[in-house]
Amino acid sequence: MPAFVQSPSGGAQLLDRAVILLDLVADGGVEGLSLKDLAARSGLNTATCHRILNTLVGHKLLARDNQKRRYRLGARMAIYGVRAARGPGIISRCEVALSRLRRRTGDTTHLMACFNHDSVCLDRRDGECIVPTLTGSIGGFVPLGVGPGSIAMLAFLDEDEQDYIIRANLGRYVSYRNLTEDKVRQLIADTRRRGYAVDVGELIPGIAGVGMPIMTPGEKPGAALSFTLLCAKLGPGVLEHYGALLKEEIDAIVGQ
Amino acid sequence: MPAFVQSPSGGAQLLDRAVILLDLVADGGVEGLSLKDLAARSGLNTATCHRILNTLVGHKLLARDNQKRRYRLGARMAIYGVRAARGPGIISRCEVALSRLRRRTGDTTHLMACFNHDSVCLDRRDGECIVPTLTGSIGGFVPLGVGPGSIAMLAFLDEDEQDYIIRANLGRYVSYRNLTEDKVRQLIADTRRRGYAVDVGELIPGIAGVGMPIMTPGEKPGAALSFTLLCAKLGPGVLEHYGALLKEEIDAIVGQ
DNA sequence: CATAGAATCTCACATTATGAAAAAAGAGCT
DNA sequence: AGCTCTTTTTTCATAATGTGAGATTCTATG
Repeated sequence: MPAFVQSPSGGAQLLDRAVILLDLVADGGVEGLSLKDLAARSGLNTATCHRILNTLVGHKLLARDNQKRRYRLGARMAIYGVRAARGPGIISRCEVALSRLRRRTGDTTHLMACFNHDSVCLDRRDGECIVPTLTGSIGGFVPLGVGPGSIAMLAFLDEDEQDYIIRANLGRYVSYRNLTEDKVRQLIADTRRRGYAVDVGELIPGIAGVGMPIMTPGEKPGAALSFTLLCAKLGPGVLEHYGALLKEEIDAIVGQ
Repeated sequence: MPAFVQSPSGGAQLLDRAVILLDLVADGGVEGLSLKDLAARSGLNTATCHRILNTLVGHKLLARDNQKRRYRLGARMAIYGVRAARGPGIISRCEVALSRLRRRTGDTTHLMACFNHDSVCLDRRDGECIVPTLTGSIGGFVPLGVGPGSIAMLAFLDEDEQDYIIRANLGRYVSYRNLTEDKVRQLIADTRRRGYAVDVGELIPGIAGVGMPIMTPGEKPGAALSFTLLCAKLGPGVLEHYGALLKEEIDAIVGQ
């Protein structure tokens, strides 16, 4: 596992390991993961894994399906989640921006966050037209590299981290229209030059998107704002206008 | 700290401690908590506390306001939260029930969960009339013992745990209308007898509520469903009808 | 009802976490 | 600015905590 994925922290090995497991379970989808899966993927000894998982279940950070003996996220996570969403975190800070962007354009807006190899939808405002999105509703996700919000974040990571993620996601790109490794790298280059990511009907015919990362100085991008709209709405200068709107809101958010 | 609050788990002291800290921060509100606060409240040594907090911040389970040096829930929690809400957890399992109850009555419905000494709103469907609620929207909370959903959960905890929570919350009850320790105990007794909790205009004039716990056999109640409605809608048999509706949905949820 | 595969438990061992104490960084006050 | 008090951060010797190989128990499946 490369250095940037998991930074070992001084004197808390057990916690580091617990977080690895939490991440794996969070990524594990609805079906959940078995002890064996988790031990294999984390690289931890089965016994150690078991002990940590049991503890996490005890605290309801994880839950276990006793029938199938699989682990999934627990009730306490749901509670922490709603609490985190209320506090001064990223979701609250972007609430107004999301709503205002939607109001000023009439289009669907998303707040996406980086999570492992994925881009997760943290919040969303639906536009006047129902547009199909890859992400779906809150909690939905796509591989990093798929879609404008997702590309926007990927583009501003360190190059070695980018490479690592792209390579990890290669197998998943094939299930999207027109997406190859080269294409992703091209999109990243375009995005870095332009400052925002654009997709005009490439992933979903007739659907366009514009995305820009939320960059706190000195940190790698953790989140992005994006628009999804009908290609039919596009005319000269429209993409630039959307880019400018995003920039305005993100500057305000970062400035706080 | 009494046994039922934190069950020490075999061979993972550090994790237990981390969860204590996470809980404290989650409870700490929007302003966040300082190292000193956390060390005092958790009873942990300052250095130990510091080390654990740093690690949690490193993993973005917590975030730190560098200006004010205070800790609050981090971005990763928000992500875990939306993931947990999507999986087969309590929120998903109650989604349909919440919507159906709202549809069948036209009233506001809540999904509440037990968290430390509080009852937290995990999900909500707004009714036809806008009614004021103590809980507010998702993520909002009230002390356990305040409001029908909250009483419903409190009523079915073990007696010693009930006592402990009531005593811990005593100071907070005074800020609610007509609420005293005796009143809470009376409501608990009524709720146990009846199977569901009722409030008719006592906490907020003109606003009534009905709540019932979601009881998985062999476990203490972790969540409750509740209605909030205008007292004006009440007539003979209405409360019983609402109780029956709740029972029907909860039986279905538990039966899954 | 065997059998393999997975989960759980045990325990000797040493790595990891602990916390007292010292150092550093802020916050107030005059 | 200078001084004092408070809070945060770092250090390091010590031992308690977590580790993981292996034994045991459980469970699904042919």
